[in-house]
Amino acid sequence: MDKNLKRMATMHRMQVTGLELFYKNGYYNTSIDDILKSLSLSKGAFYYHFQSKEDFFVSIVQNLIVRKVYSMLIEPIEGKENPFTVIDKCFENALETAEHNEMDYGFVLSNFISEFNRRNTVISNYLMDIYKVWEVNLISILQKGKSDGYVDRHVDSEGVATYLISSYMGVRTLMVQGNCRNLRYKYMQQLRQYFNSLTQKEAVL
Amino acid sequence: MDKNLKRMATMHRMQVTGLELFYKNGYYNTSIDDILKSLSLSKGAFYYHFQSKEDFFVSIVQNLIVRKVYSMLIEPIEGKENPFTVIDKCFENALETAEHNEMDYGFVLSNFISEFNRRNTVISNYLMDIYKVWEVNLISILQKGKSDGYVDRHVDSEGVATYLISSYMGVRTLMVQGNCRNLRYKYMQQLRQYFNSLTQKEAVL
DNA sequence: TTTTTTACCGACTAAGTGGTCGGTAAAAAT
DNA sequence: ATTTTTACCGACCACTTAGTCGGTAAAAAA
Repeated sequence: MDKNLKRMATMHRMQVTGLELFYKNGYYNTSIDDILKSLSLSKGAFYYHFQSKEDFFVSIVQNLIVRKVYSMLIEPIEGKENPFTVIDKCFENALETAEHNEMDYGFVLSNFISEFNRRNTVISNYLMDIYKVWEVNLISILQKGKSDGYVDRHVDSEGVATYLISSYMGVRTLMVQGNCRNLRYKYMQQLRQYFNSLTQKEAVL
Repeated sequence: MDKNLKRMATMHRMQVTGLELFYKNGYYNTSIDDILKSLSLSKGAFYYHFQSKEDFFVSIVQNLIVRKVYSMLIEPIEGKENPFTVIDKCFENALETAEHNEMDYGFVLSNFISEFNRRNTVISNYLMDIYKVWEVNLISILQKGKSDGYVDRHVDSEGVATYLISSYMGVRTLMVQGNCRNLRYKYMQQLRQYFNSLTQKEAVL
């Protein structure tokens, strides 16, 4: 498992640079040669490690993109606290990171979902798997929030999850065109407004 | 203006088929030859009418995409009624149309915005112009809704517009992967929940 | 020490890519 | 009746694409 250390290192370098360029220029608008050039590697090296461009991209999804989404959007929302507070913090943080990133080209997951939609079902499925994990996590934290008395009992957790993911994807798409700070501010304000309407109200005295 | 009728007709045919294929496969993944083949036209015809692939796409944006977004999302929300009712109907209708469209590849505008983001600023700007018109219209209908007593006076119309556009773009991206009916239902439910929290409340007795 | 495997090179191929250009038949202008 | 313009054809060009393959130096195994 560790004896092929060099192998792993090279593959990883290729994946990192590959994701960078695919993210920046899009999958169909990035050639293998582009990636190889910026790594000073040859075609031989690429096809020694990967079967095809598609196979390569799948490995990127499973190794890098999964982890990105996990660390940015899934892990931060685990816990027993108020789901709305946690999600609020998580989104705020994610949007702030994007805002301060000079090289922001949108939300990785939604960019690729949209690029591969119905054009490459194999890749689409891998991407949708990540989306589903995110969704499931949001739903379960909202459900827990109900039993903990944070979330109103009448709330449809699945619906809220869908709405959250949709709005997040959308605002990330818009943010790339600049005016990020303002967009983030407006988005977060409305998110709070929305959360407020889902909050378990104190019993009326 | 009408003497070049044939010219207009051919250009229009090209634009329609072009949009069809660009929408289906993406701009970078669709060649001019693909379009020409499906029209049984030649390279000569294409470059007689258009200067370049980019010029061609810009003409599609200005002629077809603008109108699509207008008729689907902008015109339907004009009027003096309750903004929330009007937007609700408009979104419901748009999502239903998408749902019943076998060849749905997502929201045209957001697909292309995301494909050209930072990759082609000329085209991006034309697309963002459409977005801005949509935004302005949403804001103004919300403002009118305030004076008409439908929308709570404390509501930030710009924020609401951003939030609406974001969520709509996002849910359209998700819908392409199937389960549209369920997604639409959940989305509309939450949209109503959100709207409800923005509605001018009757004075407490 | 010899053999085999690993990790990589880079020339090559076949199929595109956007774009050019000389030609041409029919229609319109003269 | 002659000339010019319109709308289109399709061969061609330089270049890029994903993918193949014979070779090879260094490391590991025998």
